[in-house]
Amino acid sequence: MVRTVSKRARAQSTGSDSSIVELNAASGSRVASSKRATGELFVTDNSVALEFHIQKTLDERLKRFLEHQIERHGGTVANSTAIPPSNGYILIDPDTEKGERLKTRFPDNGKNRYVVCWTFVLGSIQAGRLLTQDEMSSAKPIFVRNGRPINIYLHSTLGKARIKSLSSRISINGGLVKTQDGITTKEEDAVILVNPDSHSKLRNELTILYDHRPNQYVEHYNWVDESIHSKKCTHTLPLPKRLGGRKMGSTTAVYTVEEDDHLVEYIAKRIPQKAAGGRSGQNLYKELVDRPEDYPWACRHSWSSWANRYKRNMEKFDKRIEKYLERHPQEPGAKGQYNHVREEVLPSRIRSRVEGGSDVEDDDAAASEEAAGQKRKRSAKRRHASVISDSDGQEMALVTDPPRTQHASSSRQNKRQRGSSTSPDIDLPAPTNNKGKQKAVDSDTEEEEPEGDYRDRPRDDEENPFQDGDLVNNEDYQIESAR
DNA sequence: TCTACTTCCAACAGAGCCCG
DNA sequence: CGGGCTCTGTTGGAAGTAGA
Repeated sequence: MVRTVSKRARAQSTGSDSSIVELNAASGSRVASSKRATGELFVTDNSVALEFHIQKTLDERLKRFLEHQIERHGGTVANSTAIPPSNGYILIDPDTEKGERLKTRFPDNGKNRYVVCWTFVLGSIQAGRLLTQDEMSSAKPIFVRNGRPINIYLHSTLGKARIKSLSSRISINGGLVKTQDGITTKEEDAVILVNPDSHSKLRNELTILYDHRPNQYVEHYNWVDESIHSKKCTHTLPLPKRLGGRKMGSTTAVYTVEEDDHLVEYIAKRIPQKAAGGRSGQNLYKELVDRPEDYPWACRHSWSSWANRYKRNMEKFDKRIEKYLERHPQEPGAKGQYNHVREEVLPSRIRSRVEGGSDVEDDDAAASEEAAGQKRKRSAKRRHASVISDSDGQEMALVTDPPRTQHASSSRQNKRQRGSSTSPDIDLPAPTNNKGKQKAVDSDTEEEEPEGDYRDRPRDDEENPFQDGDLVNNEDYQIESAR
């Protein structure tokens, strides 16, 4: 037979009341269905108030809160300075010496006095019935901060079933269950439990929202069981993100005139058309530093440094690149150029070709293609790729000016291998072989006036923490605040 | 002390790709 | 075909260093 605290308590106040015994020995479902009205919870069936004695050394605010809850639910609280009553509940904090002493000095007598963790009050209120001794056996004030209950908000994303099961575990371990979404006050100690499994971004969003409140945390609902299992309430702080900026102690590598000249040459050859995009991108510069054999002069700076060098001095570099290109014209799409291009500057001839139009310069058709929707462009590009792959050589020749994409790069190479005679507009200067390192400073760049800022240097390199939407109504809140 | 420069990081948008 | 994911380019910010 499962002996319950409530059964014994009622027995001591009502004598041999068989109906009480039956009620409390009932199965879980029967107990659940016997929820009592707010004012009747801590009252015997004979309308006699159950008596509580609260451990004197508990936090004053916690004591006031417990007193209020007990009285609100029909119980009475004995003078905490007096000796615990011979009948009733002694509420202790089992984690304190005083609690242990109370338990030893005034043990359960098996008849009319019961020593329980103070969370019994919260758990019973949450359950709507007096919890059994078994249910309270593992109860500990876990969800407590500075001796006071933590408000635990159960986000609606958890679902009703999970909210119900979490509520009981939270309350018998000292937490105050709340079911409003994110209505915390600035001062309260709070934890917001969410279900990120079904709302992947929610936790991050809420974490950011509560980031500036050091006493409020957003946690996965598993946090409840983890805390109960570890018997302590701790929070997982996000890993600190690394700050930007140069590493402490690292030296500055100042850019030289020669390095700027190399950069002008490199960009001019890789991306002669600025409109094609990519000069400010990362990959252009990653490729630069990843090829020390081709660009040994680039190894003194990181790719991001090169990118930033161009970015911060874009206007100046673009002018110098233009001048370089006047002396060293670059054929668009030539080998060695950057393999990415903005859609807007894709050669029109390609579009007309892949859309099934004439295979030669049909600017009107190309113009109409400009108006075509983005999806058509995408599928056109895919078909273009397939044309190339399926080609027997004839098709390849029809593609006169492929886009500088990774798909097209292979076609360019094939085209050159086959010779230029197959295409009417391939009659162009022989493609510049950009591969390999060129002289560091050529005549073009030498005639430029070094910019003034270049440095030609040698290279050496509490408002109310106990307010509770479920347990305490607004009136209670006012009472608590007024105290 | 101010400013320029170097280095690194993050966010965002657009485009391509993959898969149901 | 559409949604989701990934890649790329772009932009801006921050910290540290060094020279004026």
